[in-house]
Amino acid sequence: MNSSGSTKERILGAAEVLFAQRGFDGASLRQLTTAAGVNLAAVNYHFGSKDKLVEQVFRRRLDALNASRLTALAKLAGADDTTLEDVLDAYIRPALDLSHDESGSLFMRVLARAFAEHDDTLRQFLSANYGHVMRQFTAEFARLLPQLSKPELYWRIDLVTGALTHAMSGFGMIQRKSDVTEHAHREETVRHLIRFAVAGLSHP
Amino acid sequence: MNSSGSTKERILGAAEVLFAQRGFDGASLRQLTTAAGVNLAAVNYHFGSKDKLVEQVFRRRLDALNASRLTALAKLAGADDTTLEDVLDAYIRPALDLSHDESGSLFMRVLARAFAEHDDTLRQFLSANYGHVMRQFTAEFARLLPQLSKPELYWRIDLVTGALTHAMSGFGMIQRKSDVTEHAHREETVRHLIRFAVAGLSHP
DNA sequence: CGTATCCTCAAACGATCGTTTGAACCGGCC
DNA sequence: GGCCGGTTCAAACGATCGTTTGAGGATACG
Repeated sequence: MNSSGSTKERILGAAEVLFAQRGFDGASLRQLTTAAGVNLAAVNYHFGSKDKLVEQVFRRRLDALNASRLTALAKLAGADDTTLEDVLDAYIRPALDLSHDESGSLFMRVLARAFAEHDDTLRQFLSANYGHVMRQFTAEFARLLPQLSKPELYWRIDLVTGALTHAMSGFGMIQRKSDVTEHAHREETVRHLIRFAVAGLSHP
Repeated sequence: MNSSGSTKERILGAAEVLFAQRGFDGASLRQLTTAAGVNLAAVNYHFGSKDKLVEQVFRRRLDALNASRLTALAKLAGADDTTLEDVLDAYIRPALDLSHDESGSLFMRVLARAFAEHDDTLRQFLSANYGHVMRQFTAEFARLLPQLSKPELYWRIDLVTGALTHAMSGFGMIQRKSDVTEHAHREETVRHLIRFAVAGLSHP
């Protein structure tokens, strides 16, 4: 049972873990509040409903994640010497930094699950609140890959997104060797993802 | 309401649609049996439980899908003039053929959802029953890409799998231009996927 | 006709879900 | 002290879930 922080924070933390493990429907408010060490009614008191709690779980992580992405992109966008690798690094590294701590890594699973569920309400929320991020990155990809038609570019970005989501949600078969530091392993992961994405985006 | 075929077949068809739309937990037996036009108790009578129904939904499609993949691979494996494109075609085309009819396309979403859900029972079932398929394909990839170390190869296959799963779960949503035949559209999709996968697997 | 087998049906079971309620508690302020 | 807004609590609400039950229909075979 988590017993640090305010009631709201304890709920958000427990929700992230349980949503990743059992899904949004699969995790009940009773499991969730028990794990957080708070009363059952606290969720509806502090968040209004379970759906709004789900929304807050996304907001808390995505606000920071996408702000970090845009900050990194702003340093590159439009510059003459910007490479595809730079742009992909700006997109991927914030997500991997988030995955560093355990609950952050669980959040990437929550995100992958949300993608797979094709839930319209959630997708509209994501599109409305964070769609501009993908649009800015797409614009920069278009600048760096002028030889690609728009449909062609969208196809490739879509496939790259699938690969990244898959990898970040952690069900890859690649395990970190015990003689490699966490930091080194993360750097290697970024390198793999970027090289793969570059190949997928810019192949003839 | 579906009213063709036996009770068992009507249940399996309705289950595939509803599982894809709402997930395994989200689709209730009452929705499912109503959509199939059968009595509520018919599921437990014919399948024993909801969990066993889920298993049968997977079996019905995956048995045919993976048999088709292995047949295609058997014609290529070990041959001197086999290319990466050939092997990828053997893996992808059966899935695309399955996606041809509407319910088959929905099944690919069910599959993507199962991957994202990290359900251990289901993953063990998939690994035990169809793991040998991935192993055979991996062996052939290793033969065609001798310059890659084992970890490197596994990394790339993992990322390609993510991209393909992502893409195939979205097949239902991709709109075909009205002046393109269904067959031509499918051929173009296969070509797209294969070119992307080849680039991701064989980049320097 | 009788009966045996397979199947369907409406109804109910107990469990669990998200949500609501109203009382109790608790700090700070007059 | 007395009061009050914010918070926590146990308990209950109605709804829905997967599953079970037992009666009844349908069909084939003697």
